[in-house]
Amino acid sequence: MKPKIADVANVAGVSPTTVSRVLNDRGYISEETRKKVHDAMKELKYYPNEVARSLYINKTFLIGLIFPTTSNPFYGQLIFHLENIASSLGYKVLLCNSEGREDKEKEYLEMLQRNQVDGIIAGAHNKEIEEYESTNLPVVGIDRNLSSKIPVVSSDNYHGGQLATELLIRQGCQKVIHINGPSDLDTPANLRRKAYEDVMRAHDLKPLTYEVEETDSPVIGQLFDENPQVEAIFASDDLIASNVIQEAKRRNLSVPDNVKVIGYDGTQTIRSIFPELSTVEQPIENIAQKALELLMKQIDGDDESLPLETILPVRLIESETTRV
Amino acid sequence: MKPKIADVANVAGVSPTTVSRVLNDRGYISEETRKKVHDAMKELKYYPNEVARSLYINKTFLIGLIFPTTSNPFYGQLIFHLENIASSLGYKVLLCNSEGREDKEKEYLEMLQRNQVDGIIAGAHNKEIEEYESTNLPVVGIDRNLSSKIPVVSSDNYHGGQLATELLIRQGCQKVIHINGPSDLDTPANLRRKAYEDVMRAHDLKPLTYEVEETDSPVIGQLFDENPQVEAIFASDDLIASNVIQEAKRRNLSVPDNVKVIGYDGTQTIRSIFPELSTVEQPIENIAQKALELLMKQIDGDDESLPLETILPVRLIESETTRV
DNA sequence: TTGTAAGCGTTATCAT
DNA sequence: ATGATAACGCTTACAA
Repeated sequence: MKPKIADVANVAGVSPTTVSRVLNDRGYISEETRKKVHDAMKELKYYPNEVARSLYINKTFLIGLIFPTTSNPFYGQLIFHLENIASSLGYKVLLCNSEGREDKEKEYLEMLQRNQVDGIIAGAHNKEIEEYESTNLPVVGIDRNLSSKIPVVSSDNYHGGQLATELLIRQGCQKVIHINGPSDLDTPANLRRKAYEDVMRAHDLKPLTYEVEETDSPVIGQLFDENPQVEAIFASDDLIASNVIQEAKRRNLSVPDNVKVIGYDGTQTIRSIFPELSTVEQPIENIAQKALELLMKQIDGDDESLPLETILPVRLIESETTRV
Repeated sequence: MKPKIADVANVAGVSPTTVSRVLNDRGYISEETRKKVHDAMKELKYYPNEVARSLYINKTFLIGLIFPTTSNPFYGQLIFHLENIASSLGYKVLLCNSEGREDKEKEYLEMLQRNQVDGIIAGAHNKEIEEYESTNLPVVGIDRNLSSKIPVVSSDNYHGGQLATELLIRQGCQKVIHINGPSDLDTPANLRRKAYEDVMRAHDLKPLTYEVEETDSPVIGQLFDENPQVEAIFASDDLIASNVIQEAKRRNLSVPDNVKVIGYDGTQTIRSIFPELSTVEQPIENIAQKALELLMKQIDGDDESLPLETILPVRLIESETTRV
């Protein structure tokens, strides 16, 4: 069996309390016994049992991460940074892929509570889930309004939408169409659409938005069918944007000569595979950083100074797909 | 404070044991008390404390996942499936991004042991780490030989290398170059290179392999500089392949007219963003499935029938970048 | 059918 | 400077 503190104590010829003291550097221990204990731990290959420790101190140093899927490069990169930063703060992460399904998200939420996580960061694509209201756990949302009291971190979606739309208009396009995800999700990402519509109207252009459920939705084909004269498309994420470009190619439309396209997110992966794609880059690492900062504040009980909304700046990346 | 079994017992007017029995459906309980207990749990919003439970039953239903980074679409997709399947088996996953760093991997390994995980699945890009030898935990490696006793799951790297190389030769290329990751890692992925070299020699062609540390390595430029007459490149992953294609474009070489390129992995993300890329698709979901199956066997103590090497079939995807 | 009590491995309080 | 003991919330013999 795995050695426990009592075993170490036996080998070292001291009491369990003393071993615990050495382990946690608490109280006074003579150099001699400290050494004896360390030797015993090494001899037995002793590792403290964090489960027992968690039970006693009533804290697990565990954080739950609920996102649709690590498969998507945006979430993959975000989760990478979240785990990284959490780890540097001494926290471990429990990964939950909700696939945007409400039932799965609720199950995960309960599982995380049973497992006594110290906090949750969630960004799943879901409608509001009332369970977030009732939990007393520290929670932070990313690009998603979870409840009226839960802080949200997001990039400046409105400004991003402005930058993208204005770029397309500046490049001489009038017939600019927007493609967005489902609008019934309560997410600040809806501001991308709002910004697009505002900018269009400010230029006396008629906004037109298509909604897709999946990145390779047939709606994209429909868009081209219904708008043969389309000059530019602002897609609300890079995967949709690249599907738009493929559909354009299939129709022998040249990008950017016939149609200009801009996406959103600017993940490492996309920038590496498809650097020709113009996009609005989200500050993914900063989002992760800020989310954890807000979570730590809640965990440490500094609940006063919590901003309910944190908005981080985005960056326009002009590349080939929007060239004149 | 959070309610515990004793609180539920008080409200229901029974003993803690009875509550535990209801919770775990063990022993005989009258319908009446069962109902009283359930009502009390609902009233108190009681969630069992899994930490306490884990301590007693000496099992956490936790699995550690050690991979370089969720940012990379291959690992992102693999981790997605691993989490998904684990979840369906009643297990939770602790995510560790090792970034291919030996020091981080060792730290994570220790952390996972302290946290009493029931098993580990690792696929980090690292040299052999002796700590894997000494641990008594169930471990499974993915595309990576962790130690002589640890089962490894991988796709058929040799066959994949053959398929890719033979395709390029079949398309009429003679001067075919291979780009691989660092060869000092002990991974079955080295077989891709071996297969390439074998196939080349079988066709009386001279194999030439370049090694890159990063997907956007300057080595790619060097390759083109040193081999202006190169006809085809077999890259050992899709990200390298797309960097090769970009470098070719920069040099005004047309793909596939001047140079043909094939990658490896065939993740959803790449297939969606860059469907023109020919590649060898790994059966990512099956790999995850198999890895968990082998891990579960170890966890359940069925250690006899454990195959040390499991090889899953790959699929050639011919697309634009290798067209004649 | 239900309850009492001990124990999982740790830490903290209070002695010594 | 070190040790005995109780407690964290749960499960499981063993009793009743």
